[in-house]
Amino acid sequence: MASDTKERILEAALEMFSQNGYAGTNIRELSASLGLVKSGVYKHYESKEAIWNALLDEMIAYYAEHFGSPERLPPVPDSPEGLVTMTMRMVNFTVHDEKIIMTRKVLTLEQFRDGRARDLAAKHFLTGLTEMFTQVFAGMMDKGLLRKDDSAMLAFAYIAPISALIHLCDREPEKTEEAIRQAEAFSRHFIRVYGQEDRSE
Amino acid sequence: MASDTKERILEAALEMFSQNGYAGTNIRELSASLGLVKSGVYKHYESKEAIWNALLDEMIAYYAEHFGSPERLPPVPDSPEGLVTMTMRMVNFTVHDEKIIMTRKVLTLEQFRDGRARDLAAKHFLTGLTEMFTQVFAGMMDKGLLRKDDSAMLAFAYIAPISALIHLCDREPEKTEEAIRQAEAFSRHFIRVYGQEDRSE
DNA sequence: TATTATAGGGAACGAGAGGTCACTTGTCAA
DNA sequence: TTGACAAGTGACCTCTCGTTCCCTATAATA
Repeated sequence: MASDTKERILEAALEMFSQNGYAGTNIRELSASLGLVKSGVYKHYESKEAIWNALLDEMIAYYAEHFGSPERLPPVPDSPEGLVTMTMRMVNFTVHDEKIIMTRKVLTLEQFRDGRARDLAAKHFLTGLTEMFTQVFAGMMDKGLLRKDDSAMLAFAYIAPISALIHLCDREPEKTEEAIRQAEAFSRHFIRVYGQEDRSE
Repeated sequence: MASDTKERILEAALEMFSQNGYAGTNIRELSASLGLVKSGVYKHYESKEAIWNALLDEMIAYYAEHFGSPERLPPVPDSPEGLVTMTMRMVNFTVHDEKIIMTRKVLTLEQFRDGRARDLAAKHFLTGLTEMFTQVFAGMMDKGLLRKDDSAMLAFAYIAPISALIHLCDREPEKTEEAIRQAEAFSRHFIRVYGQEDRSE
């Protein structure tokens, strides 16, 4: 019946753009990877740039759907260990999911060329997670799990290192496991530094 | 007299590669920006790839010369405020020096394609500064300026946020001043958290 | 059954890419 | 003065790019 080729073109485009960048990708290879001849692609998109725009639209929509709205906030952990668990679930997912890896790579490669890629990169790499964890940490302070402090600053101090490790995994995938361990070690270090010490046991 | 054209070609290449990437740069434009015709470039480099390799060689040499050797370590600050000063001098330099900005951008754009770019990116973006500050923080702990702790972990927790702000400046230059203020705020926050509290005044 | 829209194949086009080559010019050493 | 060489020019080559056009096969529709 009707084709899902239009979708498959976007998948292939994500794969190739994330490896070679927009300029380094050519339609012939892209179509070939789908078992098509290149003119076939033009039945679904009118140009290479149209493919790029459609891909960006999809990435923007995906981001908005999954991280965009305030009601998407993760639950505030009930214990310091809960923060570690939540963080590691996030990290493990984000450094192993191929599609998300490729999305980050594309944004990395095109952030200086395309304004929309730049904006999305900014959110993806830093501001989005920082805003999210600002709320999380504020909640943890209310619960007495963290020392009262500037929750935005704490979120920044927490997310930037995690984000750096994620980028490290994208760049050097063979170090992924080590980076994950380091993320966990950092998370525990963070709790040790910022956690409330007055828990009597 | 004799030409510095070979040098100027590398400068122009850095500029164009950092904007449009290797694949997105063409020799005609590159030569034109030097007032040459493209065949003139081939008197100095045998191919586009040769230009790229020479540029990478230069970046690697520059990095090795300025940050590579242990004796290049910055002096250990004498006070918490000294850490802020030293950090802000570094940050101000690195986000305003055009050549360094372009170097970071090139490494960002080519890190997934070229192994040497990948390695240099890893050092530039995280491991180099982290190793440097591991030493600095160890020194500060010896002087009693910081709580005794894992100096490598502290360096990572300090450098990753700073590095994130530097990348933010590359991506969104209009936010440079704001990022600098945030870097300073973070540096002071860091000292407040990790500094020795037993200074009586 | 006849028709028509859709997905794809294949050849071809123009533009622009990287690269070559014969030629000119200026400079310096012998 | 002459010869050699480095630096730059402009025409040209080949290849590949994005894109277009026309053809076919298929499957749904009237």
